[in-house]
Amino acid sequence: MKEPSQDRREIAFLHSGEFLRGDSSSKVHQPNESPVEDHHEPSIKEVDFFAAKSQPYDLSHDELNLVNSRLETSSDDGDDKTKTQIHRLKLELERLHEENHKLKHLLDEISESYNDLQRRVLLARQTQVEGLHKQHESIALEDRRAMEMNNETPATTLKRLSPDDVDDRDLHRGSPKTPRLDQSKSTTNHGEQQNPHDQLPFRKARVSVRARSDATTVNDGCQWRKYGQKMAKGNPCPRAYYRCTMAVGCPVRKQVQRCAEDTTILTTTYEGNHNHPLPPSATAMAATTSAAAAMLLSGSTTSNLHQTLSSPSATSSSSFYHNFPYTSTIATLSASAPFPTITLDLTNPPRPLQPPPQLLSQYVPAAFLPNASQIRSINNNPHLLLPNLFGPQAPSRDMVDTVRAAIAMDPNFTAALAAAISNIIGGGKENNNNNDNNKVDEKSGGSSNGDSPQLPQSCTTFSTN
DNA sequence: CGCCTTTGACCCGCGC
DNA sequence: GCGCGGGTCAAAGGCG
Repeated sequence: MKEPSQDRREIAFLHSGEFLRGDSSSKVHQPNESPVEDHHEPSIKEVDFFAAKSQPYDLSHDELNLVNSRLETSSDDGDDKTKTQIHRLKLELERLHEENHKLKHLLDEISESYNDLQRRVLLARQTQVEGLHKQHESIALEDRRAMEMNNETPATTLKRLSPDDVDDRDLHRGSPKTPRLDQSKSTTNHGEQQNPHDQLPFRKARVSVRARSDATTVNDGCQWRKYGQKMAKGNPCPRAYYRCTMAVGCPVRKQVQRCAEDTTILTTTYEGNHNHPLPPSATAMAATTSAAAAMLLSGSTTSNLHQTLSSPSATSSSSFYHNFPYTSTIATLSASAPFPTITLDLTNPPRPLQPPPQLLSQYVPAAFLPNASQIRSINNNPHLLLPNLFGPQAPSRDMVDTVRAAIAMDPNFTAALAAAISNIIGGGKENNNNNDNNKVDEKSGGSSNGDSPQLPQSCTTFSTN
């Protein structure tokens, strides 16, 4: 009877080798325990499909060890029964393994669908609000005129609500320079391939990333081609213009400029949305900029930002400053013309409650997410405050990417931040008035704005610096 | 040779 | 209408 015993041990070994976690604190085998009662139902019900890989199989591993020990000590006793139990366990584990795999796959799909749907909702809201805004301005006059001229339902009413029309209108109004490029791009296949819903908001919104760097530009994983350089007013450092060259016709551009007050700070402003696959090293930044842009526009749609932008005083910026007890700020907002801009400031020094680096590397999303009380604090105060998790030195790329990815990927954070921004802007109208003395003179390039010295471009900030 | 940077010219919107 | 400033174009040259 030695051969069957060895076979069983091999089976048990294979299972334990596949699922073993190596936890020395595994349950101590009780000789008096009934193996039948000990295995089945608990091991199935207790499986955590979303825990660490090896975790769901702990109990099974113990069970198999128990079976293995029993085989070694009493291979002659209940041989068939034990064999049947092993077989059942094996089948059950296989079934659980498959189910676990399917559930994980399903979860990934749901997450992707959720993110995509959320983005589409944000875009739809943006389009709707802008369409209605324009519609209210001119629908009565144009409709009456059209009815008089053609005696038919004016197509302009419907056309005005289409995303493309909104896009063109906004481009001509808000971005004087973009149309030329967009027109040229729209004639290319790439422009046609790109979903207008994807393009729409990201042309308008900009995402700035401020980081300390000695390099001429920040390596964000994409390939860029410099197509221009200008001396911006109010800043002795030239502003460089880059275009994404990873795909022909990619509309993404970025501006790189050093801060006038601190030349070690590099401000990179991204505009547009990639229309091509990105390498892994570039996905974090791209996702961040896209999410931040969507986030920013989401806030504008449900708040007075749109009104602010279209108002005669929209060219003036206002600032909100507030000292949060334990955080410095990495996110600032600009509601100034021509583009709403969100700035991720990665340059501020850390605060004492900053989590340890090893915590950041693994648990940044949780640590970075504002909890309910923090969100409440944000909503109750017209300031967007995010903990600065970076040190005074240039943060490591991994850390930055991790945090950026966390910001971009986590729908809860995006939604929470969007809601906070919306509340801030919506409820901060009076604060705009109260902070008129903080308005930045765009003609002066904002360099005189002592509240936001690192932002030579006019920006409305909700930050502490 | 292809890709990139440089740089002056040009375009365009905006304010006066 | 004019000037200003931001943004883009495109020719020229450098580099590997």
